[in-house]
Amino acid sequence: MRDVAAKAGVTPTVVSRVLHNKATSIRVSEATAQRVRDAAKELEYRVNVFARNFRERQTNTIGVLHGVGFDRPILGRGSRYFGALMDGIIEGAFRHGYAVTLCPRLMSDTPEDAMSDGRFDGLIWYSTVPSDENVAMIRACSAPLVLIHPQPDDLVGCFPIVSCDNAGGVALALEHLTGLGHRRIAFARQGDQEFSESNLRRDAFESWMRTHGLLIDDADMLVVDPEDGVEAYLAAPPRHTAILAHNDELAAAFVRRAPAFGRRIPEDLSVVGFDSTSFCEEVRPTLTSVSQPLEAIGTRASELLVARIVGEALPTPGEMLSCGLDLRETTAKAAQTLSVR
Amino acid sequence: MRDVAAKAGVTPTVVSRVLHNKATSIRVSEATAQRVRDAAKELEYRVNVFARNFRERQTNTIGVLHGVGFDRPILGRGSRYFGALMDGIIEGAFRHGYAVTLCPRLMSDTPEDAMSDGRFDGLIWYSTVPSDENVAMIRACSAPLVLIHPQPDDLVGCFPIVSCDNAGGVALALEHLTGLGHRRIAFARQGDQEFSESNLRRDAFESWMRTHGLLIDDADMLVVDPEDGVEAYLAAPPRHTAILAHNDELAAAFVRRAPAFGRRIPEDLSVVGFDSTSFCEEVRPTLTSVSQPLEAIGTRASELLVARIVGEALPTPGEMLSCGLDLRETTAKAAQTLSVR
DNA sequence: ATGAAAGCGCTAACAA
DNA sequence: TTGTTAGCGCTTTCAT
Repeated sequence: MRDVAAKAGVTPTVVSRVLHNKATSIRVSEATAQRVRDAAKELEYRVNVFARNFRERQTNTIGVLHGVGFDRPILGRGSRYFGALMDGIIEGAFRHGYAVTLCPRLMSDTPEDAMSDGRFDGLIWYSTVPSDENVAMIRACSAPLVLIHPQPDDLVGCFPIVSCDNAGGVALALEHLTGLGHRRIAFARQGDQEFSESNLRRDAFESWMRTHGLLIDDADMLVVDPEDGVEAYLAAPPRHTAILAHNDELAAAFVRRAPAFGRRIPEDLSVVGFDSTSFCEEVRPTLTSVSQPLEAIGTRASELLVARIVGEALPTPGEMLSCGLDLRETTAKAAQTLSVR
Repeated sequence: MRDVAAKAGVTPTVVSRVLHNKATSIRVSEATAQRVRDAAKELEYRVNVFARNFRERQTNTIGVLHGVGFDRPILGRGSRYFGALMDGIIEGAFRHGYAVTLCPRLMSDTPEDAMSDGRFDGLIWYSTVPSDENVAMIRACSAPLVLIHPQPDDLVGCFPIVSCDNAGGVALALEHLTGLGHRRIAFARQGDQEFSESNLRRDAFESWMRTHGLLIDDADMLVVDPEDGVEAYLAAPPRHTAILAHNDELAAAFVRRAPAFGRRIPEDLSVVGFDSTSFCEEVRPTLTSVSQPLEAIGTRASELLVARIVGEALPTPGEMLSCGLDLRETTAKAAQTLSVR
């Protein structure tokens, strides 16, 4: 820039005004402006956006964090969960001219640094299982922050939170199954988390079943790992005609292993997953699943974040987007032998 | 930082040395250092990474560009092509402590700016179809740059290029098909590009078929759009027993539409796709396809880029990674009626 | 062992 | 209309 100024016989200030000032009045004579433009062109001058951002104390970039203690989310394999979310985040960010950055580990040496290191105008925190450590980090974050996924109660109201309506999704699945005549329905989840979306789904399941007078005992709440646990369940005498799993992977484990235990899907056992990632299409039979509006969630998160960044001191609403139910091939009418107890 | 210095009764220089200097000798007395650390802790001081990067003239960030004139690649729907590539890029970048940024449009007002705006230590250019405009931009780029996908000849040798061995992939597919007895094989592609990976595949197809004495006439080189074009081909009398498509989407179009025209897949017509994205699993029957090592390509691109960034003035090798062939359900023995002509 | 000074490239407030 | 000055937060000579 200095070179351009020298060549045009002006000061850097003028160059800045001519080349970058978007104000209506440039306050530079046309002749001078032209000289500057010519010089810039000749020297192939390019503004250093990084320096500009530094000076303006804004980076036009939002960071996507996924919490510590988890592997980096995978885009091209397995569930498309994170891919869909990212698409939404990117869509919303690009719409407002923000770039999106994915960070290694959590970037700098300590997570706290990462969240307030000046590289981002704002952050989207994506984590399904907020550990104490993560919650502490979230609390300590000084930059604008939007959370995706339901979060522990003590975070609600402090930050905008975007999530799907898990209870509504569970209800959709159960209405579908009971409509097919199922009465003996299990809920399957993996491991026990202190807090997570699984828990919300489990609670919603219990509550819905109870409300509808479908007897529940503890044995209906399965906690199984996708390998041995699922096989052990299938090896035992049938106790349910339908299973709602807390996510697609676990549902798929049932679908894939059932035939080996003489249980036909869906004739003997209906299975419903949760998330309806396109992974459901890769399972045979294809997996009926509760769908989350993942892209919409991502987009909304970006938009709320941008709103914060540009200073709208909005309230911090928890936004809940509705779920749907994608009917595929793993549900059918209940087998009569088990449907009445 | 100034505040910390004041509180500890030293200058910012000392603070910087105590908190951030990784040199073996800090050259600060332990007593002073401790005072600084205490002050920093009390004030909850966090280094501003952005400022540091500015000063050091390096951003620890690489940008991913996808060229102008195309829509932003999608991660969560359709083919997983870009998702897999991104996974590889991220993997390679994170391994060396670099963040990865996705940019809106091509970021700044003009593409040229984008590529030299100081925000990135280096760039990965991902584009399947380099238009003249894109080639010009690539040439003008002043930052370290690595290209993914085969590129026009005049770019070879100027930049590191990572791609798959398209000719090898075509050979794998054709060996498989001829091994099944197919002799009348078509190559299907979409539209005509001045330059693109499709062309390499087409050329490889022609050359392989000719070398192996399998008569070729122009009618074997289909140029069809995935809707009307495919239907028109299927509506006409059968001319081939197998089709190799330039990508999975087009292959899927044949598979999906064939039944409506009385052509069973694979009994009447074998179909092979290209890329073997997990999308192949969503087609019925599942799609046999040539696989690219997408993640490996992405990772390698990141690594070459990092090598450039840290200043290894390496030669600019074109790296070609081998393809594989994922056998699924869309290929079978050739129907006799057509196999001999 | 510590401090003073300079400067990365840019922009904005103010002065002329 | 143009120039001067100052400073974003940090690190790095170089001097003390």
